[in-house]
Amino acid sequence: MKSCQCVSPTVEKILDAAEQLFAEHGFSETSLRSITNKAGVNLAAVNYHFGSKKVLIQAVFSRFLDPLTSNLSQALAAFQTTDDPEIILHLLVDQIVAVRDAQGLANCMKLMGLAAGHGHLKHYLQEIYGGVFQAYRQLLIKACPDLPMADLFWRVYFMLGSAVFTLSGASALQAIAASDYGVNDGLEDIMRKMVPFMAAGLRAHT
Amino acid sequence: MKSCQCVSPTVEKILDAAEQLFAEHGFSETSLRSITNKAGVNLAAVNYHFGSKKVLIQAVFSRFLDPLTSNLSQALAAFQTTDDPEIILHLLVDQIVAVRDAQGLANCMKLMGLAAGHGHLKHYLQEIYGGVFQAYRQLLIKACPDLPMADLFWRVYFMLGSAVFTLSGASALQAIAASDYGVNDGLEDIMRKMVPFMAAGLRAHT
DNA sequence: TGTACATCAGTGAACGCGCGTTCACTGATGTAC
DNA sequence: TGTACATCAGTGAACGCGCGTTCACTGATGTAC
Repeated sequence: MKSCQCVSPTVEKILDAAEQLFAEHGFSETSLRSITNKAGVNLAAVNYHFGSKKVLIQAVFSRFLDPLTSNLSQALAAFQTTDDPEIILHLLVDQIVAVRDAQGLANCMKLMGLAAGHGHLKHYLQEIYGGVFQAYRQLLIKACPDLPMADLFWRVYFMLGSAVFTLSGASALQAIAASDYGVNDGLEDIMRKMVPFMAAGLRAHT
Repeated sequence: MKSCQCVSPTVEKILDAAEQLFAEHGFSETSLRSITNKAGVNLAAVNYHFGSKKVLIQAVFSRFLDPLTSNLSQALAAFQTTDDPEIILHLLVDQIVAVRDAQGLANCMKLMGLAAGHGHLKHYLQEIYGGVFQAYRQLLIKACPDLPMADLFWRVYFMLGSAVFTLSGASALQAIAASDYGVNDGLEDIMRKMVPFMAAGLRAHT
């Protein structure tokens, strides 16, 4: 994690510790005491800088999703329409792997999985980042002109589910894959393997 | 929920309330007080009948997964090998929709989604019900003789992710589907729509 | 048949603990005159 | 240049609260003799 100068080192240490501990144990199961302890800062610093635990959680997501969605929407603006879903999916993979190093990405994928099962947080993220997601979906719609909209709707969530579930549980699955099949796939490898799977699912008969 | 006579009505009331509240708010966010309040029983009854909150959570899963896995393994034993993944997937859907009524199923699917992000619980369920899951996967392996094992491994999790994510968030997604596309799919409809998507993904080029 | 005892589901009240949050305070840095 | 004041990051200790769990107890039912 590179410092960005515009925030205090304390804030950054808190975000680093929170990201890792939230990814490891979940939000409710991670106390502010464990976060400030790991970060080496005072307990009260969280409420001083963020105001509450809830806002800290949102800040952890913003640090990951702000640059990702910003880069993605730039890439979308420059994108030519295509009828090949694989190209569209690879575009997203490229943006995701570019935004963080491997370990940070693993944590953030875990957090996305947690957010999916968390009503308030899901709603908050949808409110802020929903527009980019919507624009991305437009690309998929154009690439699948023959698929009824309602079917595309469900299939987008089938794809999202594959991604969120597999990537958020990746560390456990990677260990099994390595011991049972001798393959040593990184997060990016797994994402690349998803692309033909998802694209074929999108093109399937209804 | 039909009574089964072999457990006290108090136990059943606790399980009913716990299942619904856990599905709605998660495990940590649901207190024993809210459960016993909803169930109309004494707070201490949970620890009297189950010993701890942790065991109560496991009991909620057992009530759903014991009959499901029992029926499923019977069905698997009587099953003829096929090379069509869709038939295998429909078999599982049939077993799932048969084991509970619609509302109970929605709660249980939500719980499966919660369990996926919960290390200890996932490990516990894997230990007890992993065998049936393994046997089911053998069917898929036989239906895809040309797919390398490592690819099949990942694709099984892609499919599992589609299912867990979509079904556990179904109530929110159904509302969107109804308002945006005028479709009114039940849980079973969604599962049936998953089948061609997943089967096509399984058959995709690597 | 009657009595004494054991078992068991369920209860009410309390316990101790860890939690998020608050608050008065410190010490360093910047600013006005 | 010197002094008084304001601002701000950070701190240490405490607060009140809700939590899972415990325990002594009750009342009903079953069993032995």
